[in-house]
Amino acid sequence: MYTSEAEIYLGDCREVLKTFPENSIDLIVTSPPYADSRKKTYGGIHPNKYVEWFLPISEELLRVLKPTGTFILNIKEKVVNGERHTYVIELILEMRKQGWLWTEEFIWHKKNSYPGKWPNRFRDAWERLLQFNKQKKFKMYQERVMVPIGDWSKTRLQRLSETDLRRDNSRVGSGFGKRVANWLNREYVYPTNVLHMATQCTNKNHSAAFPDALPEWFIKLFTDPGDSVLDPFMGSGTTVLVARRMGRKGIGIEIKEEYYRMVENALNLKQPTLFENKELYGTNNY
Amino acid sequence: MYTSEAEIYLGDCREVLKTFPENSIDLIVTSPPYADSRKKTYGGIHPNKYVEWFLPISEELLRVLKPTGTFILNIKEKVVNGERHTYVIELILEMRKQGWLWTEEFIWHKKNSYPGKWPNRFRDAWERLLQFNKQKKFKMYQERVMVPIGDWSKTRLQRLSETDLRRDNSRVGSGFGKRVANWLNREYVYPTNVLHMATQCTNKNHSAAFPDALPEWFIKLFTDPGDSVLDPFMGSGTTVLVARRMGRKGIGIEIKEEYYRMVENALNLKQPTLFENKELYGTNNY
DNA sequence: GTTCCGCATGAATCGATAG
DNA sequence: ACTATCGATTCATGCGGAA
Repeated sequence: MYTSEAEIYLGDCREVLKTFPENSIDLIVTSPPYADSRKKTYGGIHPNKYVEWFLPISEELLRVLKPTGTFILNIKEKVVNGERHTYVIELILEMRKQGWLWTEEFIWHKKNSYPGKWPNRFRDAWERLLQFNKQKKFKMYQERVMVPIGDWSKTRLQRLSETDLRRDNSRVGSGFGKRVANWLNREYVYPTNVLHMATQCTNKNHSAAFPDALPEWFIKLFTDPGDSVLDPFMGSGTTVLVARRMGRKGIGIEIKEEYYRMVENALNLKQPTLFENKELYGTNNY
Repeated sequence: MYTSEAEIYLGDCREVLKTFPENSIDLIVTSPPYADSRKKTYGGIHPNKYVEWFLPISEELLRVLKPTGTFILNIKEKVVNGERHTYVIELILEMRKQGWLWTEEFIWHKKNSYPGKWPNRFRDAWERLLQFNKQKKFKMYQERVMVPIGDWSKTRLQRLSETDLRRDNSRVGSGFGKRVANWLNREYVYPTNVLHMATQCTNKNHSAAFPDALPEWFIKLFTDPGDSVLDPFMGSGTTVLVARRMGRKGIGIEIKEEYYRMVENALNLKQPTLFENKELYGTNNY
């Protein structure tokens, strides 16, 4: 058993991060303020200034992350003047110049997206979960996030024809063909890079509704118990609280005292016990 | 009733497009060859050369598209050296310099992506459907793609609560006004920008598995019967065939004779009759 | 303990009007 | 012409209390 800890800092992450030792964090999961939102907190970064504002932060994050660590950045571009703004894709290009590898882009499908109607677009029901790494080799425990077989297997896998079974790998290049028998009797399959999760609205007092399941999924996937999980834009503290509950060391930075106090309070209220940890994260559920 | 037509061209779209009049196409839906694939056809465009290769084509597409028209580009970046390559996001930036507006990015969630396993990534279950326009105002018929309302409405709307009837316009700033009573007799709602569609792999003899439902959805949404729908990388002809079936004029360009002949054959085999058109695209189904 | 059911709420965008 | 404010529009989910 590992001790569950949490460390939270009140201040601007641009300053606080500088006090952290290099190569000390295993996973960063964060959802920075989006352009032009949370105006009172971060001074309302204009979309045109967003990249410039974020780069010094990602530079520090690159420094504090372990070589085998992972950085998950939750972000989505605003509509400006009838167009999707380009600050997110520009940021990807600039972060690569800093040395980040853009390993993958997960999609967070928000099942309960915001309502609304406009003459020229539909409701926005997805956000980017950009995965960055320092090296091509990083820690990843895929089997921990396997999902029970769903409709997909019932329809396709169980009705495979002879030709499907004989089909060689080259057709799809996925290793499907020859090893298909391995899949048939499995209860669990690996997930895809599309995550279906609803936003969580209640008991958070924070505009950015990050569901617990989101950091939980990445913490399971990319860290071991005892590892360090950082959220430089802590907000209501979802990432930090989930990390501690899972027996990791949650580290959070928040600039707004109101949120900081809220998380401080939540951490004291819900002191995890060894019993609780064992119950929640025993066998088969890291 | 409109006559259903189709025009297909054998040749390199870089050349064929130049013979088209400007401002003549209502909708472009295409899935260009991905980087490094279909080597023999377009010479196997290297990811690093992809943008350079595509820009002259998008330039021509901009010319032939009507001001009120829409361009849907289905594309996804390859993994190169353990990283997602940046040619797609670079292409977006460059196309904006040409004058394109990057109006929206739809997500095509491929529900039945094949299983497979790699040491450091999961199965790729989504692709980008980039929407580009020439103007902020373009043709769009949202009501034609409405979907059945969720089950929640059945119970919810039977008896409206006090607040449902009362909450008209709520607080300024963070609040959101609504009027559930408006939905009393509503059976259909507007969709989101996430499209859930299974891939179509069989009976196409073509590597890009584009389901009929995909062009169908955009053709319904962005065109009227009789309008022109172009696919400069026709392949197995999905877009062209669907367009003709829906009473639009399908226009396709294909460089590879094998595919060209295949589509030519398919067009002759399935000559649509007025009866067939009426059956499939009569009331409530444009 | 389980299921059912009521209900508040969430990273929004456009167009018109006003300064 | 360019920016700021305001009204209008719109779903689906997880929670908590009740049965």
